[in-house]
Parts: sequence; structure tokens; C-alpha cells
Amino acid sequence: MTARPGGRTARVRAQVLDAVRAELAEHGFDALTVETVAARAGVHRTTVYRRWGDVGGLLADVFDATGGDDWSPPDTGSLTGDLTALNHEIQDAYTAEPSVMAALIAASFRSEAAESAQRRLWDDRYARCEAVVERARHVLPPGTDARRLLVAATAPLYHRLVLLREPADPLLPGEAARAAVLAAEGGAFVRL
Amino acid sequence: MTARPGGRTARVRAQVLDAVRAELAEHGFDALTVETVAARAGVHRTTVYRRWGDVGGLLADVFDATGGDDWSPPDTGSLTGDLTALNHEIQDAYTAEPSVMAALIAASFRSEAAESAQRRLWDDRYARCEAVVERARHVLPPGTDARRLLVAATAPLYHRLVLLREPADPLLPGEAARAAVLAAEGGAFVRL
DNA sequence: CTTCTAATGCGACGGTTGTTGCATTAAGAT
DNA sequence: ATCTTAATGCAACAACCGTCGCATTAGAAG
Repeated sequence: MTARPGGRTARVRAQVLDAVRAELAEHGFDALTVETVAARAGVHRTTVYRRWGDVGGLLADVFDATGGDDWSPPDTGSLTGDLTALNHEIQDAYTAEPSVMAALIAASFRSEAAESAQRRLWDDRYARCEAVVERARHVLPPGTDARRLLVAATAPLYHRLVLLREPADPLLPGEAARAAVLAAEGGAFVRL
Repeated sequence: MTARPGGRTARVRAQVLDAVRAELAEHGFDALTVETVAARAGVHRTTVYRRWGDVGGLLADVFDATGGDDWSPPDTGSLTGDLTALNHEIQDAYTAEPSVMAALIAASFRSEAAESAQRRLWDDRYARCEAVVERARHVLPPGTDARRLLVAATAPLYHRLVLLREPADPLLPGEAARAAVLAAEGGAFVRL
């Protein structure tokens, strides 16, 4: 059997995911319902419910389809530079219109599918970013925990954008990066 | 007019807010609906819709009713100690069962009322916490931005608990606090 | 070209959500 | 005690959400 690309299944999926992106762009996450997505995709509600379950499932699939499998962390030549660039990427992804990322996070509080997709994403990203820390090991105290450093560098961005919902601050990416590096150099993330 | 405490209005409010807390404790946030709260409170649905609007409004009111007006940040004698203690408070509030705080955050993605309540709460808390930084000014570079330091110290906790949804880590409060203080001492939060 | 199977379309249904108009009640005011 | 007003109760309603059984169709296999 094995559905082939170009078959009806693949076509329907493309139509539906396009509809999700379009609805998100025009009316935002709050107005995103299975009903409207199905209508826009020219597909029956039931099909969407059967294949994606709920809005969170749709967003998760949009995210998967966007791939990102080829993503790699920035390489600017310095640890602080890399983390700053990474933070700018995060800020851009969140303040983009429409932001699939922001929608996915909002959905993750209602949908099991969205929550696990979000988890997978973050695990993947942090794992890849560990390379940034590895490149800079010679500058850091031995035993420095890469994940802790990465979280310290990026958490202030998420805190501002996702939780406080304040507008993007052009200085914050660099400041948070420098702060994390200073702390790391001081041995704050050494695991015993 | 001015409703008096003990009047019907106040009594209904108390019943409803108690019902919210009880439902939250027994069935969690996902199962929290206007319907079940009203039923438990022995009150008609319509009353709840008219006075609180939605679940987010209920949680916001629970939060307001809990007061917290008398809250003040910890004072342990050292900046790192204060921030560590603050982080432990945050972690406890989030991992408590039931956690009104966690529910309020989840609701803030669906409800206008919950979002603004959450904003007010955080503004208030960070404003009060600035005193912690003021007490330690003599240890910090001149021009250090209190709010930035506080965010750097606490953001890793929120990141782990709220976004990554990983279990509480007993070492994180202290580690995040030390990292933020190290960065501050290095001048990372000096505003030009 | 025919056959077989999984995906989709379709309509109907039960349950939930939130709203509205109107009657009723509680509680303060006179 | 009576009056007045705002809060609440009540029932009906429309809209929406998600599910189900069954018919239909696309597309791969022979």
C-alpha cells in the first residue's frame, strides 16, 4: 500500500496545513478552529478530526512539516556571539506574523499533541546547541553543564515574550547572552 | 448601595471561589469549567457568566482574593540568599497541589481576564523584589538594572516549570541565583 | 480493465458553551 | 413594614464541538 507523495492523502495534508498557516496569518491563534481550517482547505471536518485530532495536532504537524531538520545553531566565532545570534533567532520566531511558534506554545496548554511537539522541538534544539558550548570549552571552567548555560542564556527571552508578553527588546538578546557567559566563566554552571 | 460583607453578593462570591479551589484540587485545571464550578457552588451558571465571564476570570478573582498584598520578598542577609529563597518560593507555588498559579498561567493563554491578572501579579512582585537589589547595591556595579537582574535570576525556573514542564529541580533555585549574581557583579546588567 | 482497501465525504446526533428575556429574591433605604 | 434596586434564578435558545455509521471515491494492485 504505502501512500505515495502526490496521492490524495498527501494533497489533503498540504491543503489543510496551508489552511492552518493562512488562518493563523489572517485571524490569529484564538480564531483557529478545526471547523474554519477544514472549510478553508475544502475538506470535511471529519477528515481533520480523524487525522489530526485537534488544533494542537494541526499546529504540531505544521511544525513538523516545516522541517527544521536541517537547522543548525549559529557560528559567529565567539560563544557570546553565538548565543546572541541564537537569541535573535528566537525573538524573530516569536514576533513573526504569524508565529507558528507562539501558537504552538499557546496550544500546548490545551492539547497533548501540541505539548509533545513542543517538547520534542526544544529537546532537539537544545541538543544541537550544545555544539555551541562544546566549541567554547577552552574558555569555560571544566565541568560546565552545557544545557544549564543554554537555558540561562535563552530563558530571559522566553520569560519576556511568552510569559510577560512584552514587546521584543533589541538589547535583550545580547544582554542575556553576555550575562550567561559571565556566569559560566565564573563557574556557575559547573556540575559536581 | 455598596454591598456589605455578609450580604448575598459576598456570600455567593465566597461559595464560588471555594468551589474553584476545590475543583482545582480534585480534578485539576483541565476539568475546570464554569458549569462544574457553578454546580458545586450551588449557584446558577448564569450568575458565574455574568460576574466572572469565564474560567480565567474565576482564577483571577481567586488570586485577588488570596490577597498577597502583605507579601514581601525574603531577607536572608545576602543577595544570593534572597534570590535563592525567592526561587524556592516560586518553585513551591508552581508545584503545589493544586497550584492556582499554574492554572492562572495556563488560563492566561485563553482568557483576557487571566492574562491581565497575571500581568498585574508579576509587575507587583518584581516591583517589590527590587528592594532585594537595592539592599545589595553596595556589592553591585553602579547602574545595575534591578529588573534585569531579577528576571535573569528567576527566568530559568519559569522556563523549566512552565515551558519545558519538567519536574522541580532542588538545585536550580540556588544555581540560577548564583549565576545571576555573578553576571551582575560582572556588570552584565548595567544600563547605559 | 477490474478489484480491493483505505481515505474521505456526508449527514445526523448528543453534549457543551455562552447568551438572553423575564421572573424572583435578597438586602438596604425610607 | 413597605419600597426600591441590584443580584440571582430560571428556562429556552443558538452556536459550536466532537463523534458516529455509512456511502462514496481515489488510487494502488492484480
